[in-house]
Amino acid sequence: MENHQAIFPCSSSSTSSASDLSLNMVNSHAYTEFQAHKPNGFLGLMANMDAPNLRVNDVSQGKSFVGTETNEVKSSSGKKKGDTKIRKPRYAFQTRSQVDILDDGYRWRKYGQKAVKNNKFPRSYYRCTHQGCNVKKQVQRLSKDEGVVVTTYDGMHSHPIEKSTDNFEHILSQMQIYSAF
DNA sequence: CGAGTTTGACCCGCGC
DNA sequence: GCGCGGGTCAAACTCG
Repeated sequence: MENHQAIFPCSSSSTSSASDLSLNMVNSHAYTEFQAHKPNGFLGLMANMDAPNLRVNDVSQGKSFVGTETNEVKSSSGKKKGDTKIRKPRYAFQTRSQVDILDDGYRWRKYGQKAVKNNKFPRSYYRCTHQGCNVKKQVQRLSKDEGVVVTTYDGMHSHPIEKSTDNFEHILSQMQIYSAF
């Protein structure tokens, strides 16, 4: 195992309590790095994001667009069409980790898995099981560096973390220590 | 038995 | 219009 630590280069504020954390990010044994503009690699994922510079603070402010999800397209077979397309906010970050599943304190249910092009690893699709919470995430391992897991969050949680987060809070305190650098 | 996973089918958008 | 790739559904299955 390599790094049992999480490093957030740009987190200066927005470290409050665990249940108030709007981004779910930490894994117990993960080295997390936010990549705003990599010269190569998974730019495709990052291209989904509005902000050219992805930072922790951006994410924490992301709560403001939770309301845009009212236009969630969903029907039993096929999507609604015609209505204004509203793209939900998506945030992706890399995590160096042995495990794909980052235990961020929320409960996720897997609803799909697809093989992706140019990647020998499949992409997994998860949905938050909280009632009324439509947050989704995609987890994908980089084929060029299989130690790196890319997690893409789709939407923001509007409810507190569901699990008991003893371990999580411990990690969070670690984060705060590291973010002091 | 309930909650979560697996997996093939289906749908849709987009490029050619 | 067609094919491809990405995203989602849902029935069957597994596990605690």
